[in-house]
Amino acid sequence: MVKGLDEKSEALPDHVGWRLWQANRAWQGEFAAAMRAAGHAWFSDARAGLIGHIARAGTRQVALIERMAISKQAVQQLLDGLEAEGVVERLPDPDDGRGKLVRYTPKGLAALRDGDRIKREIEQRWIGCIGQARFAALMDALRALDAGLHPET
Amino acid sequence: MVKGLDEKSEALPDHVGWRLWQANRAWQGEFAAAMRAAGHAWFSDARAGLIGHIARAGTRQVALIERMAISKQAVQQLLDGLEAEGVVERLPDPDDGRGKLVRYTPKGLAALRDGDRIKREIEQRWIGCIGQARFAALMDALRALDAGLHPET
DNA sequence: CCATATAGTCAAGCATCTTGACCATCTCGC
DNA sequence: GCGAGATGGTCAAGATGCTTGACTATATGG
Repeated sequence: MVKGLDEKSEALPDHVGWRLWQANRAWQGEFAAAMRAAGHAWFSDARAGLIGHIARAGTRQVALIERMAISKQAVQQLLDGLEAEGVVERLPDPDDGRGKLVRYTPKGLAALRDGDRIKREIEQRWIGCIGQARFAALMDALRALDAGLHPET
Repeated sequence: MVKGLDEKSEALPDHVGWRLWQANRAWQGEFAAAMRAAGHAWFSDARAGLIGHIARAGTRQVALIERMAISKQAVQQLLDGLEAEGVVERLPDPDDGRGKLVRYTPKGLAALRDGDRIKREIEQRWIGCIGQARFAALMDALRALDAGLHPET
């Protein structure tokens, strides 16, 4: 309360929600910037979330809808975009005439490899920032939180 | 690897970025739902971020722009919305003919009070979920991360 | 007093997500 | 079998939140 805050400022917010938002934003910003720098200009935050859930062997569209917490139409529009960019392709599901399988194209697989590398690089940078122990504690707490808030399965 | 994953699934993503995204989404979802349930129907995630940075005594618009990491036009549109809802008001800055001061209306202050209460409630729920120690470790790691990634000031 | 920087506004457009309506296919009870 | 309802996917329209570009008004410094 004594330091450099001018008379019009109060303390900046400092609660879990704010910190989580900050950290999430930092991650997404670094990741997307690195992906675009690596030549994947089509990359965006929203697409990143979806891509993380497509298995190498192909994933049914409805499975993606269940895992993301957004409407099926939103997933479809994201997939439309990724298909137009040539990152994924949609094939009929041999086991279900209604379903479609979403699968990476070679271009998508290349992006996936770069993504893995970038992910590790950012993690290393963060570990360098806050130390191995704190980073482990962070992951532990976040995993526990997820398990605690979504007790299904 | 043995359990219920069918042959088309691989492991779900489990890295900091994903976990952060999940936790952030959970927080925003719970907070916004509680705020709307408390009668603040105008509440949204984007507005929440902005509101957290408006001091009780009023804050200059340009200061908000600096603290949020978005364009000044985006801030302005958010403020337009909040002003139309009667949550904040804009007054000329007595010290600078160009500037404007953003200040809460009584309606905005009421929302702020409810927000504080809801914030504490969610925190308590989360602490109940993962334990006091893990929660403290989470906050510690997130603060350290912010300090490490934005070393200014 | 003019040049430049700063604070804010207006306008147009893009990306993401939503709801509602719809069609095709599968599954289950009879 | 077969019809009813559930499920997987698509089309269309619209809201929100953000962007860039162009502009006005005020402040500041040589």
